Amino acid sequence: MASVLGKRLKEARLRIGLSQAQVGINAGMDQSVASTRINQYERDVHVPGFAVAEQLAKALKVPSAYFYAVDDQLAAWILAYAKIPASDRRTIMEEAGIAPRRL
Amino acid sequence: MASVLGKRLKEARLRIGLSQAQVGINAGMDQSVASTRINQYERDVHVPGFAVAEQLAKALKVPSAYFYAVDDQLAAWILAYAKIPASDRRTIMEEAGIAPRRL
DNA sequence: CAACTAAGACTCTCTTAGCGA
DNA sequence: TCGCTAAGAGAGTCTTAGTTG
Repeated sequence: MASVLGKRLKEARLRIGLSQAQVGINAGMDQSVASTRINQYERDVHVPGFAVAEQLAKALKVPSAYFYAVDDQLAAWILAYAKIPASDRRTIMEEAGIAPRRL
Repeated sequence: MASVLGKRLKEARLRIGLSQAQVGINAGMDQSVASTRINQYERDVHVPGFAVAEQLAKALKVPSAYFYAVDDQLAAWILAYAKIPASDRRTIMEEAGIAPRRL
């Protein structure tokens, strides 16, 4: 597999229930190229640059890092981040024994 | 900013304490190009493809998705994933009210 | 309408060959 | 040694123009 982005993009699109063209249009692409480009991304024919990936992430309501998670468990972990209230994240990380200050 | 990868790459490299050249070599690059390429990535002159990003992630012991986390809090969340024992992740997600099966 | 594909135009990365701290 | 840069060759994406289910 050239990249995981195609797989995650399709996952996220089907979850919301949009067509390939609609995702592209919602991400700001011209309707004349939207369908083709999303299809190329999902089938790993081409890989979008990060600026485009960010627009796709907004359109599909996932963090952009989700598209680059190779491990399915990590992908779910990243989705969890978006669903958990910000105030609870620190608590979870503290309970897990992670010091958030030291990156 | 063209991408966040440069920022995260430098963060992860300095944390481990390696030179730009060493990171490239550890990621499997020829020593004649390693220094130049890592420098170009860190300064956002160029952006590596995902296959290269995965090699960099291995060399720096972070999940590859870390390089694509725009939000600092999400970046820390992804690092936490790598530090938490696999058996504990499910517990944390269950406690947070996330159903891991439904992606 | 929705998913998909080939191929040329166009854009960007990777390598080479360097400079300066 | 380390960090950094310009520029051409080479590799990739994006657009156009379609086909198929």
